[in-house]
Amino acid sequence: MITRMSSLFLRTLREDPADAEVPSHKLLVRAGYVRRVAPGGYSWLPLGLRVLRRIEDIVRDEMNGIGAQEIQFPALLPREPYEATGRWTEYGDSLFRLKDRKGLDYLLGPTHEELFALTAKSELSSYKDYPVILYQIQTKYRDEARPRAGILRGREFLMKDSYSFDLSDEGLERSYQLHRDAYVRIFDRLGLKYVIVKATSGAMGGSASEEFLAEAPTGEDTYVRSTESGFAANVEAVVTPAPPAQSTEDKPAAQAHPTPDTPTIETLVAFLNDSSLNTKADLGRTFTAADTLKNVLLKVRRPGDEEWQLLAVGLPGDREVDQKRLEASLEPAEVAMLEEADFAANPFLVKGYIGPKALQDNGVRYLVDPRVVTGTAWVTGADKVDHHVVDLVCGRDFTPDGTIEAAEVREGDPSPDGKGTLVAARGIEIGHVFQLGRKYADAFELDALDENSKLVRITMGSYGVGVSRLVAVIAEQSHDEHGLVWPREVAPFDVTVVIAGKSDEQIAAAEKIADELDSAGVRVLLDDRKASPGVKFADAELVGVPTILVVGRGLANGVVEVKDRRSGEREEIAVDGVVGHLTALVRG
RNA sequence: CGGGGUGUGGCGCAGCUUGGUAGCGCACUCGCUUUGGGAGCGAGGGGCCGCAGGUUCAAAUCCUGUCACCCCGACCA
Repeated sequence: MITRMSSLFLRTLREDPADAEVPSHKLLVRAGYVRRVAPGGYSWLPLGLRVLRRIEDIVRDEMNGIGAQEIQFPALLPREPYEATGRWTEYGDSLFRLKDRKGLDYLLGPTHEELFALTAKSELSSYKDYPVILYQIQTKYRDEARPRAGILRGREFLMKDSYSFDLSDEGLERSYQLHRDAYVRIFDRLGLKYVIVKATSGAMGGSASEEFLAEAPTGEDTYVRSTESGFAANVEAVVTPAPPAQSTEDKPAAQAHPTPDTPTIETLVAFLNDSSLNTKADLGRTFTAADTLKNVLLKVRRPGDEEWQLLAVGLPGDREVDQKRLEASLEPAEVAMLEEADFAANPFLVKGYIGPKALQDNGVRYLVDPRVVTGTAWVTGADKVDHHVVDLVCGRDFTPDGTIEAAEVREGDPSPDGKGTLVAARGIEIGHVFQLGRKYADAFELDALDENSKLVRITMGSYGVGVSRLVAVIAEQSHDEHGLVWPREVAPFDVTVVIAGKSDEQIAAAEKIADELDSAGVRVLLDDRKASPGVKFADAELVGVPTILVVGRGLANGVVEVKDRRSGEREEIAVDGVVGHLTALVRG
């Protein structure tokens, strides 16, 4: 079927929509691929749906390729399975909940771990049934606090989610690797620039976890990568390389000094370096914030506990606490900063002058940044107003209870793999693979009988691809000032045929070429509208089909023009040979 | 949830300060001309100015309330 512009359900817009900020959002709306119908909800118009379906097909192809089997659950789900795993409450406000006419609770699925686990339980019972991988391509619902950027972050979106079921940890490892490899093939076929970063496994539990992030300056996720190696990681997952331990023998003795009005690192450093003020002891050295040890007081609460516990985190004074890293390190416990009331209840905590001594004397758990190793000397609080200790040596004068990844990661920090330094970059999450382990299998008692007739608890993996998001991500990575530029693998059509004139000969020639291309299996969009050539050229470029064939004034000389959308290069081709030329081009 | 902003034909906007019954561009319809880079001229169709109160002879405009949406952040993956 030749698609004709004259009857295609398409209206392009000359101006950007007022609510769009990012390029993909502007272009997908302008080029008539999608239309907004609600906050975070978009309808797919014919062009957009074609691209979406092509991406789906690629995902499906690669999933089937690793032996995964497609099924489909309802999006509308009963409460009970989610109650069993605790996610009915844990998922919080992001869960779309609703009631039926009888008042029973339902939800719109945000992910389907529960249903997959239950289905495996009801259908499979022998070790001979395993391993198995199931997947679906389903509309997901999440009541995002703030949907944004068009279809990049909606409240309704299309996701491929698959789940592996294995009898052993080794099996899970294999299933994980299969998915990881399949994802690499999917994203390569889509022509994306992306990185695979180590991720924290988050609230879902489990161990190994990696995210696929498409590189995009408009991305919401910040990650770091090494300037010299392939290392890339989510900021939350960066492990700080610890410097080698030093001798504690050759360090000067710790000394307390009066340091009036120095409750902050900034005031402290200024005071230490201002010899005119340092009446008691001119230390004859210059200090930086990195020489100070800042002790941040927090309270943590383990799930199920009523009581909060004090926790002190010691880190170099030139670094701030990164809330996300801190929380990821303490997961699943809750964390909060200390309030005035907490300080009042613990008088040994002298705000602005807290040191390791008081913490450890009073049994406060004390974790330090990995840079605080044995033999390093610090300026830190002396647990007395207006006093600090200089040359307090780790391993000699205090011994932390352990280390914690809580300090901010900065550009220029050494890469954890020892090669190069870190730089920050932005990305959009397009895929996530992780080993769930037995959390869901435990919740539903998902077991199989092994060769010895013994019950084995199944272990699961969960793997997601944001299918609808990929449409926007590709647009985000592949466009120019004229419009979209689709990679051939996902383009809504192979060729746009533009009739750049109105003569009967031109029309007839274009129709004939379109017809022959169609017969050859090339997907043709024929611009047969009675619009001016300028309008047609502009729309052809906006819509972004990879090859544009112009039938126009050259026809008198027996040639037509083939233009490559991405490079802008044009070449004249004899009319007789153009079908063969394009067919070869399209088949690559 | 905190901060900022906006609601006026399908889309993008002006008008609001200083009340007088709605306008511009794009798109759409018709006619004539035009046809290789978003054509020209002419004639049209389409808007209870987010909603509800209030002030006034008169409200898109002033006052009060309310709702919605967008952007930044927090949250979420």
